[in-house]
Amino acid sequence: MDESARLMTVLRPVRAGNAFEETVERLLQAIKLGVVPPGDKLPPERELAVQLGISRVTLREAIRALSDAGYLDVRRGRYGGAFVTYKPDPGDLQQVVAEMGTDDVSDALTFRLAVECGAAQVLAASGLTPEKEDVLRRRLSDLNEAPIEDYRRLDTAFHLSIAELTGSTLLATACADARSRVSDLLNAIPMLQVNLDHAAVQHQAIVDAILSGDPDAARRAVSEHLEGTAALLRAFLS
Amino acid sequence: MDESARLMTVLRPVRAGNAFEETVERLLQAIKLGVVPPGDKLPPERELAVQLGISRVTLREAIRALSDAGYLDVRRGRYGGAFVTYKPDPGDLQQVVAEMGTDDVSDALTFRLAVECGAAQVLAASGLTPEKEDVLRRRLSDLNEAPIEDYRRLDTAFHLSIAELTGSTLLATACADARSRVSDLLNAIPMLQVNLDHAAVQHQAIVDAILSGDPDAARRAVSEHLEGTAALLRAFLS
DNA sequence: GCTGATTGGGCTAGTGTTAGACCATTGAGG
DNA sequence: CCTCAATGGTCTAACACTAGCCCAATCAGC
Repeated sequence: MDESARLMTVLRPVRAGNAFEETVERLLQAIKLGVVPPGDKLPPERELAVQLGISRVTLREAIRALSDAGYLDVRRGRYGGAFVTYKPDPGDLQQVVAEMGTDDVSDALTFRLAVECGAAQVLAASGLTPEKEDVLRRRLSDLNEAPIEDYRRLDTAFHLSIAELTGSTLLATACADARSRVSDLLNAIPMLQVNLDHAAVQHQAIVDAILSGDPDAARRAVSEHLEGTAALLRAFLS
Repeated sequence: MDESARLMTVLRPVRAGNAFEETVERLLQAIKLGVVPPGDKLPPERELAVQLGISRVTLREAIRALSDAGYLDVRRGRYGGAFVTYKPDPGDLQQVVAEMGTDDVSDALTFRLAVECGAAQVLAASGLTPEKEDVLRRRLSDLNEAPIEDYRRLDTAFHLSIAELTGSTLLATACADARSRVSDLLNAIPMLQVNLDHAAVQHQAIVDAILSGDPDAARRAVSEHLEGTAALLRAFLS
């Protein structure tokens, strides 16, 4: 609020933890976002270590931790690898909120609202190529035809593709970060048919607004979609 | 664009460099954003090292590098410290763009547009307390009364306060990051009185939209303000 | 002038991290 | 069955980083 708040914002810790902890977080993000779907395996250790810019030793410690925690099943030999065994667990909403801390929940919801609305607005204003329009429509139809067990993953894919289509890596990263911060919360919301139908209508409105090149409508459509979820969750923050 | 793009987004390097490099970047951000204004000094090394979560040795290496590069003047003894000597240097726009890389420039501009519009929208929709309204108005009048040499710094302060007032640390951090990525570009734009007058009108429009609680108007006002700058810069990206 | 608190400057021992080599296991294909 | 390529498992030497300590310089206040 005051001047000194900005000092704390900028002069915050340079690193969120040691290399091991940060690697665990990153792998967990890939798993929870469904970037590597259940049943698939992570890239080979040597390759992944290079991509993540860390040593194989540190990567293996992280994989070991996730394996112990039940997120991965590691198999040796050719055609082996670290297979994703994680299936989203509904869990108890109030408990998830308690574990995250109410301030962090509120922070994450606000952040997500801002970056996803921003992404949709930018994309709508950008003038999409026919190829990009196809990608967007395809992601929506994939989601609408999804079996229940794939719904969260394809919902994530749909939302993230909006940011990706802007062509901004920074924006795509921010949206992925925002989504992963709320993923445990979203998993705790029961998937009732009424809610899914409602979401489908809102998703369609988002796509329509973007395709018609209307930034205000896109912003409003995303805002309404996310606020519905947020309102439900915020009820637990008293 | 396709599925594998998301893999690259999430499985990117865990760390942007070694502790030394990341520390230099962070201090440079504090300096360029004017969080520590020219003439002021950084917090004492021992304190700063704790805030940044690094050892004093590493911090001192970073300070030494910035001192050698002319950003800081380090003085020993009581009432000593690392004093900021940096004064924004207009520089040559085309050269700055060349050093950053056109893709990164475009990425940064898109990112900034999205997060600042998102922040303004969220703030407008949030229902400000009288205290927050005062902060916003105060930042605007500070900026309008600023001597030329303080203009960039107070402009930054005004823009960042919008994100800070949302109460989301994540969002404030994202906006600070976005701003610092474009600061060298902004410095390369000459400060003509016509431009300053135009900016003042736009700033007023942003504040009015936020205070009247109109998210669409806030989004539009910020978008128009930033697109003016971006359009000028994008002309160099052919 | 002295003095003492505050600050940057520098050293060392211990821990975290990396790079690279080598070993062990698996299973498809000959 | 054997082979071999791909993959995880392990070790070691070198480097990066940290925590903690003590030294050196500066200057307001006595």
